[in-house]
Amino acid sequence: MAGSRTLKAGPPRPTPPVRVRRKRADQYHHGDLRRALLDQAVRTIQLHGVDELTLRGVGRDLGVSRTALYRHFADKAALVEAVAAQGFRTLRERLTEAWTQGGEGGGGFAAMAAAYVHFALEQPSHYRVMFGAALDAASCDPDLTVEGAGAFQALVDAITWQQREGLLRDDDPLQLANYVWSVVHGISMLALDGRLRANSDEIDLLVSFAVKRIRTGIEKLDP
Amino acid sequence: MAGSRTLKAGPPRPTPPVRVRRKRADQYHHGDLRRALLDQAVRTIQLHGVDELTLRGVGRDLGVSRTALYRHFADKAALVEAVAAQGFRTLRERLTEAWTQGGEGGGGFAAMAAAYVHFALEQPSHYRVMFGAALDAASCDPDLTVEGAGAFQALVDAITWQQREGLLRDDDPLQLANYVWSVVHGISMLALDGRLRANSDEIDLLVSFAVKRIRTGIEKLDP
DNA sequence: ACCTGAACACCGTTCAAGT
DNA sequence: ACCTGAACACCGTTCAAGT
Repeated sequence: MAGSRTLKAGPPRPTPPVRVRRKRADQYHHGDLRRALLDQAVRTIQLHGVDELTLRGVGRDLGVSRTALYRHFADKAALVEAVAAQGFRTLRERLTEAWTQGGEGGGGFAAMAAAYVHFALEQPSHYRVMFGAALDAASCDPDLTVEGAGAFQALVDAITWQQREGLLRDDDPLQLANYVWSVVHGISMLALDGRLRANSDEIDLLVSFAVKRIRTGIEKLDP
Repeated sequence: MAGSRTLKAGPPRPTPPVRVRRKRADQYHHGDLRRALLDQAVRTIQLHGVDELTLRGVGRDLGVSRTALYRHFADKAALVEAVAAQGFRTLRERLTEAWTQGGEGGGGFAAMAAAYVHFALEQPSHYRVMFGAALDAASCDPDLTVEGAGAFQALVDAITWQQREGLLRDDDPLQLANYVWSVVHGISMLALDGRLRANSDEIDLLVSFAVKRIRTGIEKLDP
């Protein structure tokens, strides 16, 4: 319930900031306000969803004026894009961790898929923002583009590694990566939307089923 | 650019209604206002995206008061859910058409996948609404639930048909359907978000590549 | 540079009142 | 039953003014 996009939600609640700073009226924020605004936006989104994110609310939570934000972000869209970029950075970390800890290869690849879906399910609102913030591909924040490409690259790297080892078909690695990404993204989004009619254990089962089907579909046959 | 979710868009333009009905001030709408509101909402969403859909705008386009809508829909969320339900109805038609015209079997299955992605790409804003309207799975419009399940059923039917013919593995058809749905939904969403860095021809190539990989992954091996 | 409050043009929603 | 305008409590954004 919390954590999903809502068209209309309950009464607005203040999201407690990490550092409570009740500044007196004659003081400035003086600190990394940009960082503080971004962190608070992430926190609000994770707790209450994007639709409850208001510039006024973020300002209020930080004890700062309604319009202070415009010194650091062009507008609300820019703030949300920064949140999305942050999400892709975290996602890439999770994926590379899974790849190495899963043992680089078939096991690592399966671990990556599971880590991807878990990331989406653990922070549904944040994940939604990552894939809905783009107005259109062209006009979006370059930082967001870079971080999005970075997360995708973790997947491409794992695929080319396996191709070099002769584990996967010699198709275009980008096409293979797009295919695999589509599967995990599709599972994540359908699960978030509650369209898989499945609890978290059943989703795990679907993920491991999907990993097996993917592998059968793209593994290299003996030469 | 038009047709994608936007956080902030250009100046609001009126969406021309199909039947221009300039009623005089002393008249009622008297007709299927619910239907007219729904159609106008679909039109506005397809032309300008969800974020430009306002109750006031829909009323204005239809020459009706700002609040007339509340006689037919509980609130804005209910209107959007009705739009989503409408979308699933259309999607199911497209899928079953593709299945029969594609020749029921491997060809029909491939045609369904292509039809699915084309539907999403042709009406991106409408497709987005279909998969973002749900507050949470429980509290959503029963009509939306029914229509969503109906579209999914078209896929399940195609799978069980192929299983009966011995073309597909004897796995749980629901799990197979969830897997296949995840792939086409994933491709559609990534393409809509401009994250596949591909034009429409390249997306077609990805779809046919994906169909081959899916088939290799789930086809029945000779006994 | 950085921050402020007042003001502007929007929203969705409620409600007493009209036919 | 169906529709109406006025009113309420919100928004994002702009801007002249403060330090």
